[in-house]
Amino acid sequence: MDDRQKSLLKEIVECYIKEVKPIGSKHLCDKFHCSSATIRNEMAALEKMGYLEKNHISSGRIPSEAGYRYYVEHLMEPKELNGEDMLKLQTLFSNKNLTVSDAIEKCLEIISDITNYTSISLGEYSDENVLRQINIIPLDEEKLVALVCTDKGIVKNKQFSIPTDINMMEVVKISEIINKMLVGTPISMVAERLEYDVKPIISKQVEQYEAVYGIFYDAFHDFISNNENIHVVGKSKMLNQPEYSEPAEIKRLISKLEDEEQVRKIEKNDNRDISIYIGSESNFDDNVTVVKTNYSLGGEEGTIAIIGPKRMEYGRVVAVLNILNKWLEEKGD
Amino acid sequence: MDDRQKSLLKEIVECYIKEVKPIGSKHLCDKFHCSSATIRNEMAALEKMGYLEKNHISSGRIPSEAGYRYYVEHLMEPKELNGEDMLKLQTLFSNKNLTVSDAIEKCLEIISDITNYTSISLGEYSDENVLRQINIIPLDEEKLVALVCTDKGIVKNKQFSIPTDINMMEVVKISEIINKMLVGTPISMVAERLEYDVKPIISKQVEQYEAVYGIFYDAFHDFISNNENIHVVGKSKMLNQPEYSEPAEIKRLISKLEDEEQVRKIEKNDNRDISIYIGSESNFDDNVTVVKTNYSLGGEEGTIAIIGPKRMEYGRVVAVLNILNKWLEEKGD
DNA sequence: ATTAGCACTTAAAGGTAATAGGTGCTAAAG
DNA sequence: CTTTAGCACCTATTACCTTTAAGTGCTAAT
Repeated sequence: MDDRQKSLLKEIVECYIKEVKPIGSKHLCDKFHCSSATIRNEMAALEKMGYLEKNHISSGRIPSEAGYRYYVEHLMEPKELNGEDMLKLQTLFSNKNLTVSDAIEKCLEIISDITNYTSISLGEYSDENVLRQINIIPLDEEKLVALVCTDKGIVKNKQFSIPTDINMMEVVKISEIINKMLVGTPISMVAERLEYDVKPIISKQVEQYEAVYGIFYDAFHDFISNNENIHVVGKSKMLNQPEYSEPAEIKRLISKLEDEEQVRKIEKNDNRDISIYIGSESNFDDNVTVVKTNYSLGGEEGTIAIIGPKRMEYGRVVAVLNILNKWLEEKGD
Repeated sequence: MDDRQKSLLKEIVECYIKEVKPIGSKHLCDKFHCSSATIRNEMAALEKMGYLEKNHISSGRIPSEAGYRYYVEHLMEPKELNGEDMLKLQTLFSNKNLTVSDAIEKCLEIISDITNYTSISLGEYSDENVLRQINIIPLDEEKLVALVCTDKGIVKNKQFSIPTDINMMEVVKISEIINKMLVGTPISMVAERLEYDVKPIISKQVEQYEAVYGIFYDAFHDFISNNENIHVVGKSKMLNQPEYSEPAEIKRLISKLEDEEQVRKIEKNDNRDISIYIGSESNFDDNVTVVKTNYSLGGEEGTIAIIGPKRMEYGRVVAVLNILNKWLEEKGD
């Protein structure tokens, strides 16, 4: 591909992103100081290379998936956020009082707001969380609360009723054993060690150890079960995009966005770069692009993804995520 | 309105609910053993009374809001759920291990599933929750967890960092004061009593009482801030309804369902009956009907609402909510 | 290598007519 | 007095046709 073809492709992609209609050769004459016939020749070449497509034999060109891909990899220029968007982000960042999950949720809202696309988060407790302590707080003769804390500051509580024939002190005793044995264990390993290391010991010291064991197993439940925190924000934002003008298309997309099973197909990133998945690459829907980046915040880590049409404003979205990324890194793990 | 008119209205409403197209006079001849002209006369009468409407001068009739209202109040017959739907509900009810919020969420899913409408819950901690105890659990020199429990079994925890110049024991001392003074106070009153009864006392006993006071205030935050638990399930279900065949309509509805501000306009019921709000009565959208009933479950109370088109299958929806209601009552407050 | 010119293609827009499904009203029948 | 047949009339929907706008590919000349 020669230079003129590159800049032609760039122009076509950017023009299509703005106008959302197939681009004809005449539109580009001025910019390239040549006749429409010349442009047509070049366009035909780009089409043969697979970067452009036509809807029908006599229509203008639209970028193909490969075209978008070439664009984001080689042609796209970094973009600055405008003042207004910047301000919104900064307002978020300056609020120190948010909990982790609130901060992420707020992020999604702002991203969705300034991009007009849908944003989602796929979160999970970080593997770096290790058990710090477990506390048993009695409420009355029959009820107690188990409090589980990790070193990264995640705290969960769970309430239990215990059978009257089990002495509350037995429960407390076991909590002490667990505290001695398991503190420092990564959360993801707790279930296993509870079963193989702790259970044999308490089975000797406590009579109805099965019931009591169950309590502790349940107490860790929130951490053990693959606690995927999925949020989808701004589903209706996508309806502002002109590609969603047909009821069937709208229904298809909204149903997908509502279906957690489907959303989970957007898998987590494995690094903290910004990655772009166009159309069929997205693993979610052939008509959308998914842009992802990872975060790690207060003991929780995951991926933030933006879902937009394939003719997404790539520059802008990447700019937003860059700023977000920088902020998250400062705020630190 | 004479008997024939009543049964005519009933027939028209039910037929329209099924067919979703304006009902013409010919369709009803057979059923009423008379000519279309007779039906037309009666229809004209019903229209004059305000129970029927026409889209244009020569179209069939559709029920007006008043028509639907008359129908649900006087004409509708109770309906039995079919076996399949019943089974789904029973499967839910038999699962004892669900937490309150999970149970409600699951309810919404099932309702939405069997009705093909959208369902929402507006929940709140019951006023009957009174403070049972507050515990302070130290994590290390700087961090602690405050655990707040109510008699109805709601437990919340919140983590804090405390300034190094404040002694952890001071915090524990204050928690003891609060436990002595406020146990038994309705959750909704805690903020007030904290301010007017507790603050004056601790201000004498603790030096930096403002900071410590803040910790306790925050600990109660989840209860104090009007903690409205709003869930909307099955937004896309509404798109299966034939009235949503135009992009603009779809967009309008989906945006509304996504907007918590809007959803909150569907206010809570004030009793446990099933109430029906048709069109403009719904306070949400002129094109929908909202059916509501209250629940009270495990210290949380609120309203479950079903949002469907005005030509909702009223009998079926009421049947579902009736069963749900009975179950919730058994399960008790 | 570029360009003017031309035949050709298609989607979208506009116009007209036909059709289907309905009404209201009048006058006759029951 | 109620019911009904009959008819003129109304409107949305559909189908069909034509025109227009936008664009292409190809050829031959520059």
